[in-house]
Amino acid sequence: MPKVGIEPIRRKQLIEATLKSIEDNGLQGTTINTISRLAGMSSGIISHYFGGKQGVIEAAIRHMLEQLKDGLLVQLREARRQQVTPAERLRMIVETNFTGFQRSSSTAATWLSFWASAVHDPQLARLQAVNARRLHSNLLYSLRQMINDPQSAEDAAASMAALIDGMWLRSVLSRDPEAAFARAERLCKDYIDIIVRGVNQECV
Amino acid sequence: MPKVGIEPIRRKQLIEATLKSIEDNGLQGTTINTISRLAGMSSGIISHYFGGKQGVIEAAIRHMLEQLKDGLLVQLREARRQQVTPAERLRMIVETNFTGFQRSSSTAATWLSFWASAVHDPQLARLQAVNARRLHSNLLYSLRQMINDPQSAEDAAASMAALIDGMWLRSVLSRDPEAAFARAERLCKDYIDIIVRGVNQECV
Amino acid sequence: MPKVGIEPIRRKQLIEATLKSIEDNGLQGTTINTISRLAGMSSGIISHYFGGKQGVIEAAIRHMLEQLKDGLLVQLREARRQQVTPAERLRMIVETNFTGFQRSSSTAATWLSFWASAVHDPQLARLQAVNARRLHSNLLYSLRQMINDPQSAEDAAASMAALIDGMWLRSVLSRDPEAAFARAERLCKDYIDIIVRGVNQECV
Amino acid sequence: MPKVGIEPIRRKQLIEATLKSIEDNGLQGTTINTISRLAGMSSGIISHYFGGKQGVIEAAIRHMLEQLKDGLLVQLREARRQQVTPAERLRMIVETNFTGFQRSSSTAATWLSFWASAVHDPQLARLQAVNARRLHSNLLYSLRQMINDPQSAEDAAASMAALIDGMWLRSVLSRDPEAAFARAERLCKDYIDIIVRGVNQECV
DNA sequence: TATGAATGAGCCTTCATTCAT
DNA sequence: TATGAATGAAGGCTCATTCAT
Repeated sequence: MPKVGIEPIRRKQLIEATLKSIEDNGLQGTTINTISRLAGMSSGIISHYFGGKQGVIEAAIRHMLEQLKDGLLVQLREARRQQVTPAERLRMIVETNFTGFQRSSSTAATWLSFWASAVHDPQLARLQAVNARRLHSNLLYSLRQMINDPQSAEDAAASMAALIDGMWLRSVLSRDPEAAFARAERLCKDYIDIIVRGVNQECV
Repeated sequence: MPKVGIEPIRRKQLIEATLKSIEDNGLQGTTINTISRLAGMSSGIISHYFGGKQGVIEAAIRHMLEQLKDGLLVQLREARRQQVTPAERLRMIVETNFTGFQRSSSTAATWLSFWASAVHDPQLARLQAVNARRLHSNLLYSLRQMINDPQSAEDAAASMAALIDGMWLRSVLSRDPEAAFARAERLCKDYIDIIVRGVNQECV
Repeated sequence: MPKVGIEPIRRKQLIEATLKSIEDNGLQGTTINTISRLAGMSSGIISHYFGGKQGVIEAAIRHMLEQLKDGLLVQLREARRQQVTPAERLRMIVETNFTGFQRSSSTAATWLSFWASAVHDPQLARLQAVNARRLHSNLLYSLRQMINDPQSAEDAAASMAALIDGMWLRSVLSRDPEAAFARAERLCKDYIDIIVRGVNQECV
Repeated sequence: MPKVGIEPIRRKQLIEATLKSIEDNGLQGTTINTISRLAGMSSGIISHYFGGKQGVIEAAIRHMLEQLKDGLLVQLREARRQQVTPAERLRMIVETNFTGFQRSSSTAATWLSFWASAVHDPQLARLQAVNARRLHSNLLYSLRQMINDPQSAEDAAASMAALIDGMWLRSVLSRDPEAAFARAERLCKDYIDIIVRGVNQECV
């Protein structure tokens, strides 16, 4: 008798095992065996549910991107509900990007591998592009409300997106990621303040 | 009779072939065969000159870091010779980080793989740390001359370093890297202007 | 569903294939391919069951030593059961050392390779030492009952052990091993007779 | 200008380097590089003088056998000159087989490898057979003068040859080869005494 | 639905040999 | 005569995939 609904459970377990394995061994060191062992299942199960190794890895990456996207959605819905200021909304976006999940070393290792692979894997490149654009347009949405000149708003969005990604990158690779992330979040918010101030001041 | 001076030639050829292979196939897809074929040599040559695959790859990464470092040194020496302003010196640093070599897709692919590997390879992690600190301290040197408060200077250096890295990252992964790099350079310089302005204004 | 009990079967098959390969090609000429081909399996199976080439070879050597040891145990148990004389017990030990298995050319080739490798492989050296001591102490046990002087008994054991090994060696390397083994067994027993006579005679 | 007589010098140096390498690394671990490095020459020289790796190794084995043979010849010539007794002559043969050169670990490692290879290499098998027969017939020569019955003399020669080889083998593989060799020599001579006594006694 | 035994392609490495100098 | 740079076949090992159960 087929156990109903067991598929999503297995898929989730395997994706989590994959992220854990990438954290522990890197993408290079991740094999079908490291994954299935972490999941407490047989090696054949991966082909069964994901068609192969490439399958789970892509699913794991998608999962990671989804997490980031969902976190963002929750924050933005909250922002809309509370009718926060554009600046406040920007701060919430920053927070989402430095959330616990994003700081976790399994996510970190996966992100870096993801970027490295995206260069040669069109499938991953597409996912990457979608994700990059999402951050940019979400930032742009608020910045447009703060900055009159459309081009300036665009530039500010691009800068802020780069600042966030760069901060995340340097934090992940630093000796003390936890401290680095905390500082990163603060400095990104400082940047928002600079923009706010730049908008309000008359004397420049 | 020993052919004198052939070793450095071969090493250079092999390093270039390695960078090309990483560009074409990624670090994962780079094998001793892809490298030696690109170099037009036999597979044995790699172990002969670099002790093994790991050897060439590390040498290639070192070469890439060296290029960046040398470019920076040239710029900074020039800056000292011309006695440029601190802001001007910062602009030169930015330019170095968006130089033609850094924009090349072989460098790009190698950088990304490098970051991904650094997480699990202590040897590479060390190289990465050295490089990250170099950018930060070079930025800090100029920023200290522009900003009185030491903590603020530190923060500005961290932000600028992240902005540069983030810009580079997003440019590399963008659909039109060439345009993205040009814009990235401009926006990084704009950030310098913001700092300059922040220093000079009285009304904040 | 896991096939139960297949592991010991495979291990046995692979050990036999290894012995056969050493017989055919020597230890030097024995590769993972010669073994797996003789076993009618794929090359990967060896790493799967023995961790690698070194693994099967050590297992094969252990198997060979075990065979010798087991044969000896059976003989000695029988000797105790029948309460045979010390001299008779010595003859049984000799017979064990020239048993069909020990005469087989696969065992012969393996023994010789084993000795050659033991010089540089501490692991094998240990096995060799254990085995050498076993023969010696088993001989000594009977000789002590026949010879009063402890030192003389020790010497006789050492001589007999050397005689057996030397006979085995020369037989294995001779043109007609079968005939040589038969003669070897006879001459070793003659040596026992000499000892018996030496003990009983009064006229020396 | 060709240096006259340099060939035999080079050959000797390379043979010695080969024996040293077999001592250090075993036959398996001996490569053209280990040999040429020990000889302080280039790797190409081996093919130049010996046609290849197999060539030097066979030459080294031949050298070893020659040494043993020459030692024996010297001893036997001396025996004839001094008109020693048959028993004394046997003792001299024993001594030659436990001479310093035979005890040296380079010789030991080479002998063992030699036996292991002889099983599969007809060329080496021939050399081995010649050498085995030489010891046997030299022993037989003296034993015939001591023992009337031809078959008994044959048997005694076979036993003594086996005893010598077995003693040598067990000594080489023992933990303390030097002590083992000393004892081996003594016990082999004891065996000669047994034969002498057996011949003289009337009561058997 | 799930297992894990078995496969074999592909990788890195070693090393005897060749050959231009 | 002698070198050692270069080759490439062959070896051991890893691991994604398959498939009978």
